[in-house]
Amino acid sequence: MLGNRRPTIEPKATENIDEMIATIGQLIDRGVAYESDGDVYFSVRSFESYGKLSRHDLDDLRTGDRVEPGAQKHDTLDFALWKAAKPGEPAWESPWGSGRPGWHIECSVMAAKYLGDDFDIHGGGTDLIFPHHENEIAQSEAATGKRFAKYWMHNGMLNLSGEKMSKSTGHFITLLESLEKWDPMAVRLFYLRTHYRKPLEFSRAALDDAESSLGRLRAFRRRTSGTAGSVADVGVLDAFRAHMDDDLDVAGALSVIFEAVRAANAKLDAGDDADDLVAAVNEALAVLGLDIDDAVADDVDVSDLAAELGLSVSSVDGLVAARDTARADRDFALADAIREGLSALNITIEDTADGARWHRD
RNA sequence: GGCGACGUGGCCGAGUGGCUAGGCAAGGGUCUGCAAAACCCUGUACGCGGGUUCGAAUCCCGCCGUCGCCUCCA
Repeated sequence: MLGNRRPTIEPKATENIDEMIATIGQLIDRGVAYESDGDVYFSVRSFESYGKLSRHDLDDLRTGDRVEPGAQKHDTLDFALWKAAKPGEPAWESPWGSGRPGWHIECSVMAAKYLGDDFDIHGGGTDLIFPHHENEIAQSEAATGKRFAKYWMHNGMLNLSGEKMSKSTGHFITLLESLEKWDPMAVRLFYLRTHYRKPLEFSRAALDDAESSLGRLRAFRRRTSGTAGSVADVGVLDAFRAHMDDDLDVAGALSVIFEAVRAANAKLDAGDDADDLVAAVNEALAVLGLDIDDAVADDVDVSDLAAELGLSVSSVDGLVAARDTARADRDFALADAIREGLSALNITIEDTADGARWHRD
C-alpha cells in the first residue's frame, strides 16, 4: 500500500552460521579475538580506530554500570562473537563447543557475503550507532583489512506524543493502523517530508496535515491527467535532483515539486501550455514513489439518490451530467441538490471550463 | 555523570555567514449562479545568555530542554 519495494535479499542469521564460525576463526587467527571458557570475545583495544563512528573515547565509556561485566572478558569493553550454549537455548556446534553467535557478527558476515567486504551504504537507526555499528566495523575491518561501509546513514527515532514509540510500554501505533486511518500515500508523504536523520513526531495532526497536502497533488493530477507526455522541464528536474543528491534532502526536493505545481497551475489558469512542468512533476513524484492517481472505480450506488431526486440515471456520471443540464437551464436548486447528495456519498464535484469533474474523497 | 543527535513563524518542516524553501491552517482578494479547484496578497521565524563579524538563525563559548546510546538484548 505504501508502494515500497521488497528487498532483493532477506538473509536469515540461522542460515549463515557456518560463515559466522569461519569469520570468528579468522579473527582468532589474527589475534584480535580470544576464546574464553566456551565464549569468544573480540578484543576492542586491538582495533585502533574503535569509537570513530560514534565519536566515543574508549576511556569515557563506563562499562559495567548497568550490568556486572562477565568474568570471562579480558577487558570490560570486549564484546562477544560467540556465546557458549545455555540450557534450553538453540545452539550450534563450533570449534569452541556448542553455542550461538553474538549479536553483531551476523550483520558483518551477511553483509560481506551478499554485498562484499567493502560496500557503499549501511543504514540503521541512530540507536544502533553504538555499540552495534561500531562493533560491526571493528570485527569486519579486523577480519578483512578493508574498509567496511563507505557511508553510514542513520535515521532518527519515531516519537508518539512526545515519547519514543516503544513496544514494551505499549506506546506505539502500528503501520497497519495508520494505513487504516489515513490515505497510504499521505502516510508515505508524512515520512518523506522530514529528513531521514531527524527525529519524527507521529501525531494525528501531522498525518492530517500530510493528507491535506497530498490532496493538493491529487487535485493537480486530476486537472492534468489529460496532458500528453512531453519533455520534462529540465530546470525543475535539475533542482529536484540537486536536493536528492544532497544527503537525500527529500523535503527540499518536495518543495521543488510544489513550486512547479503552483507555476503549472498559474499557467493553466492563464490558458497557457504547462506540459513540460506537468511532465517534470510526474517524473519527480514517480521517483519518490508517490502514486497520486485516484482510484477509478465507479462503484458507488447512487440509485437511492437518483430516485429521491426523480432522476432516471444509475451512475455518478449520469448524475453529474444531469447536474450540468440543470445548470444550463439555471435550475440551481436541482443542481445543488445533486451536488449535496453526492457530497454525502463522499463525492466532490469540480466545475471546469471543460465541464464538471468528480472524484471520491 | 559521559558521548551524540535534535530545538526554525499558529502548526509541520528544509536551509545554514548577507539574497528571508515548501506544506497545512488563518485572514483578505480574483474566478464561480453558489461552491469546489486554482491563482494573487498578508503574517518576518530560527531554545536562552554571552562573544566573533560591517553583517549570525547560520561560526565560537556557556547554559536549558527533548530524544538516543553508554549490556553478553536483537
